[in-house]
Amino acid sequence: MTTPETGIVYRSDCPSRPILDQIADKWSMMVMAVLDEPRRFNDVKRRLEGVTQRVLTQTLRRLERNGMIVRRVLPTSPIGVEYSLTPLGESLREPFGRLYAWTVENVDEIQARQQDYDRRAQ
Amino acid sequence: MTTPETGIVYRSDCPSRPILDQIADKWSMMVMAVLDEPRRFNDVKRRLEGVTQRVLTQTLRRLERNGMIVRRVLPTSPIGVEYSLTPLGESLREPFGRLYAWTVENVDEIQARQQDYDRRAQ
DNA sequence: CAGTATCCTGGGGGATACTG
DNA sequence: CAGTATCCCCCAGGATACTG
Repeated sequence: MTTPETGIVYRSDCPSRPILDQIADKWSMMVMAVLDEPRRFNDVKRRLEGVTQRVLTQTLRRLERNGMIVRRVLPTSPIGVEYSLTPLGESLREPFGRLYAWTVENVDEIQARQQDYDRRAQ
Repeated sequence: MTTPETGIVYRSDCPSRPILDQIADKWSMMVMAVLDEPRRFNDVKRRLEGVTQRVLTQTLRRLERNGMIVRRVLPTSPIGVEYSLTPLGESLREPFGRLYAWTVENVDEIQARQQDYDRRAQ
């Protein structure tokens, strides 16, 4: 991304593009929100109603790969795994929180606009 | 979404879920960022290097449906179309800006973490 | 200029079953 | 408990061609 005198241009090779793609998705945001403290796999799963094991695992792996969370195997029997935010992940919670708060605040108006639009287009 | 005494739980019927799905995607964020002032279709397209007409049109329609932008047909020849943010869309730029700024600030560290992870997993 | 109209492909994500 | 392993389906999104 650059800002030439002609205005903002988003270049296709800007590394923020794939990052945004990996980070700004529904499940990642919810996982991050849920990890306000270290939690175990099934604990996270229970808090994200409707997520499947497979999708949750993928999401956790991706977040781990991007340095947002740490996976720690607990020496228990049966095995336990605990996920927690890294400082990097912690620093993302603030912008995520803003976006989520905005969504909650404006959900009603958005749904109203959607209905207007759909009514016009029939 | 609720916050019971046991902690945060994201219910599957929370209306913010589909909203986030529609709003927090790569192209929507870039379109919103580019619309710092009213711009015409091809102007937006030129600033989003790599986007196809089809995808841009879809993104613009969705943003319009959600009340984020307004589409205005200009009485020119040949026809011109101008897109601009609504107050609602304007209010979303701040949280988006935060998220984008975070991405830019942390892109290097994220890529480093990715390489670490990939090296470990080979 | 600002779009539709087709066609096509990858992969996100749900369902289900199995396991160290 | 915390995962893999399959199977499958849908559709976001790219490529390309055409148009009022």
